[in-house]
Amino acid sequence: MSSKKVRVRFAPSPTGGLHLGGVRTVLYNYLFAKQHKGDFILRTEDTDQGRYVPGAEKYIFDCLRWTGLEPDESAIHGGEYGPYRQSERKSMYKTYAAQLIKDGYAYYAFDTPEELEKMRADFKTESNPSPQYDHNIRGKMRNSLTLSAEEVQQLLDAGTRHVVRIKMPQHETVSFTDMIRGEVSFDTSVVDDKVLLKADGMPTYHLAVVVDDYLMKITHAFRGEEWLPSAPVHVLLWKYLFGLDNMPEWAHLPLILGTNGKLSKRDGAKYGFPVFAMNWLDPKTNELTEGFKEKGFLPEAFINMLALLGWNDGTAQELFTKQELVEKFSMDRVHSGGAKFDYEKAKWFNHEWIKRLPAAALAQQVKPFFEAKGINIADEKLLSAVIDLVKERCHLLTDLVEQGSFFFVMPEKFDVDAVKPKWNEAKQLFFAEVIRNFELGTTWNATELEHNFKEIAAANQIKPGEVLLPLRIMLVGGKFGPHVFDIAALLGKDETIRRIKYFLGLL
RNA sequence: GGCCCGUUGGUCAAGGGGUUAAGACGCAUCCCUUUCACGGAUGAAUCACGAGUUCGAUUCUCGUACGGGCUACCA
Repeated sequence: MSSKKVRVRFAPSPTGGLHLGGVRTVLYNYLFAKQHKGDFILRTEDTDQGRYVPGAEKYIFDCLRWTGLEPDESAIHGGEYGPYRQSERKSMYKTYAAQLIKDGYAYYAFDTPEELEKMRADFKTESNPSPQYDHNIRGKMRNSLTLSAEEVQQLLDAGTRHVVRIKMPQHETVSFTDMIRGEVSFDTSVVDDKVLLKADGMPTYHLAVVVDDYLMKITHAFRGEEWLPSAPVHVLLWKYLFGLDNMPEWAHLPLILGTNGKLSKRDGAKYGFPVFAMNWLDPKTNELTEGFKEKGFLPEAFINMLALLGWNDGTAQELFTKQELVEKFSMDRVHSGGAKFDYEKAKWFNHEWIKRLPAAALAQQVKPFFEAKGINIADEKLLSAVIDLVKERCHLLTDLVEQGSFFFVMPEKFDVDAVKPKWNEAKQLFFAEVIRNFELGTTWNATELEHNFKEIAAANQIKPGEVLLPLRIMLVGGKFGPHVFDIAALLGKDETIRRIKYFLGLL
């Protein structure tokens, strides 16, 4: 390891919503960078023009802003190593591809998609269901290895569509040390001749990742485990182009799993939990996929939960602030096995964070949820008081709305059926007296209210238990909520009396 | 099929030659609470299998099984 400044990157392709696993990769990058006083770069991998989705890049930045994992350098943050979109770096890759060809490490291939399809069909056997363009096959295809130099030149001059492929050596062992898995090795004979430069002149991921990591002086490269099989291609490219000494250290992160395999959007839809960080509206299909943010998660809880999905600090601690994570995170405590996502546990993290965050901070985040329900919050102090009263029973920010909306508006409906069967004249009289007493009351606090209420009950020979639930339903509409006299206290004299009267009229 | 990675309760996981194999989520029961929760207590539940090394393997080695990933001019 050198003493070079730590530089890491997250390199998403702007094709859709930002997945849980993606955010975790961002998080590990970010934590590692900040811990080492390094830079966190966001590079947009938009080399596939067919899959480009307008708005997706902005959406990714929005997600990072929400989670608080802002890049130091990116297409919108700027930086010395730009441009940060691969589409804007197109010309750079060609040079390196040419160098590889010149050195005999790569070659031109003129095979059309149809010819490739035919090759796969022709060579497909039961023991080899997916034939690869490799050392066995390349001699039978139309490329600069099988064609004469003149023919190749003619095709090139004629502007024939072609790609550049890496020429994988035979019988070499490529190995590298993964920060999480230790030494990993591959036999190059079983790796295919991956396309490096596509017919449209754009690089594939394989070329781009190596060239850009080099040019952007990346020191540590983290990505999902699904990239492990193509790692030998990248290692070889490093060796051919820039030297293994300059290669970043790799860490292939374990996958986040759903019920069967990699966690997918489908898992979320099936079991009713989000998979994306924020709501994603696909501009092509107009399909909306719900995000953690809109579901009612706090960013603090979201990243805390994600950090622990595959990593722990070796103690029993589970709740970490971002700052604590920056201090304590370490790659060698990251698991190598995949982790199944548990939505219940995710909600628990959010619950804990709702409890520990001050009401004022929660108020800011929960306001939009109230507004979405048509409840405008004029009095923020009241909102904070409400939050303090109900937050311990809330797992999601939306629970805060359910638990707290009756402080701002009349309940939409009252559970009359819970009261009616046991209702009688005595209770009617009792509440009439309660109203008179409350109207006269000078001090309006929970203790006083409870005291008076119970005195009146005793005087009327009614057990408090028989009238407590009715009172609750009068105030909140149903059988839920904090202590009923705390509610009355916060609701205020006029509103409390108004609701009792209103409910009495319903019976 | 081939290659690669992985495997401690239902889930997240600590531990890494000798332990009663932590803890958390979830679940169950009880306590608290004249609602619902919170909180507290208790409980059920785990080292995939087979060899080897060893006085002794959950821990080390090798196999097997199982799971997952990759196998595009997608990332």
